[in-house]
Amino acid sequence: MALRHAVLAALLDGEYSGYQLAKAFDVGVANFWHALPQQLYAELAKLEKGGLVAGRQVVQETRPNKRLFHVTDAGIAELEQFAAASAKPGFIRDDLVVKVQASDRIGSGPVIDQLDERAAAASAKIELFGNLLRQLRGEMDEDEFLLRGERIGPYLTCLRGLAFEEENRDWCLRIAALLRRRQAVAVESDGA
Amino acid sequence: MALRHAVLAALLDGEYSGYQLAKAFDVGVANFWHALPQQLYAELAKLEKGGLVAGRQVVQETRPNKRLFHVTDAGIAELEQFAAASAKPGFIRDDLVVKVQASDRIGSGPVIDQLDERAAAASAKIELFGNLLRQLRGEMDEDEFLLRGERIGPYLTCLRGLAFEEENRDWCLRIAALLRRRQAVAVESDGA
DNA sequence: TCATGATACTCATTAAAGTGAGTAGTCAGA
DNA sequence: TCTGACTACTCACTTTAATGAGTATCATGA
Repeated sequence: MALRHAVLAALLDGEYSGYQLAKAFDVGVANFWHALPQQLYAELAKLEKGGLVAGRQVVQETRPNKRLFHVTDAGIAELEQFAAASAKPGFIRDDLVVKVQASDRIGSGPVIDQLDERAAAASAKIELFGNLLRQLRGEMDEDEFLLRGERIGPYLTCLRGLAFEEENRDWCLRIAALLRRRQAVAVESDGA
Repeated sequence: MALRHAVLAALLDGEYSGYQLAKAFDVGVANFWHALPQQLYAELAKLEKGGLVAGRQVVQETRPNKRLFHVTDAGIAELEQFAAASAKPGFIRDDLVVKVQASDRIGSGPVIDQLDERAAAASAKIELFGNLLRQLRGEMDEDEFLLRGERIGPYLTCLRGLAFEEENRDWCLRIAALLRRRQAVAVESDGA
């Protein structure tokens, strides 16, 4: 029961339609989880059935009607319970890391390419998170906002996402450079 | 098809029985994935059926017999193909982050406790990874090992794991301290 | 001697995540 | 006017991951 709580936590920010939620989860701006629209619609339906969220129909003239959801008291209670239960440690689970693990027994060329790509993607996300953080804290400086701001949850998870992506970028760049140097060294030794 | 490749990559280090593999995956020393024994046995069976790994029976006197597995040429080819295919970006997917996202709408007490616990767990893992790295590079210094070592895959993924856990620890400590300060501030305002 | 824990697995099942395809109206630009 | 993109969803399905409960032998220590 994981996506379930991620959806509840995301909905704490206000009212969202499935579609809006889907966009946030898709980009991963909801930097603490990722899911496709279909999964979110399914999860919202389950949550509504369980009374943890409630939706209201919004009739739109020019666009299809939509349903906006918010968390109910029962939903809050569920989150409290979830927060109190002990969490198992999270881990990385990234294809790219698996590829690096294998990189010295298979051709490292494709792995290097992907490390470059990933570094670029991480950089893009770093910028995105930077903007989002600035937007969330508004006029305040960070310390002030963190201490007195009223809704800091998304800010804190965004900080985590930012640090993760920075780490990601640095590691990718370092490993890519290293694998290239090793290719060069291997060629030298071959030639010698 | 994820665990599949993680198992293949882990087996590149030598021969392992399902049980040995399970221990590595369990502690997460195979820092790039996590799985329970049953999953690994199931995966090994599938891989063997597909000819990607091969096992040989080892008869033991004092313990139950075991089967040691190694990656076949077909397995290497599979990994090559996997490495060449583009990887989707990995993300965090951690319950604790979800809890932090919700932490200012629910009681922050339990979340703070878990941040402390997690920070301690991260510290333990940092030490573990540090030892493992020292062991992997042996007498060499890091630069030398990375450039000329023959099997650096596990070292590289371990570096990633180390950085991840350091980040993890720092974030947990920072957020825990912050949430405590906010509790104090809230009490002050209440009293005023 | 009796419980605990390590080695070494298996079987059955559920829960969770992810994929593919499709509907239907609106709007902006070529 | 036709194409493609955006809003807003739904249905059906497959694949992966995770859980729970066993089996059996041997070694260690209280």
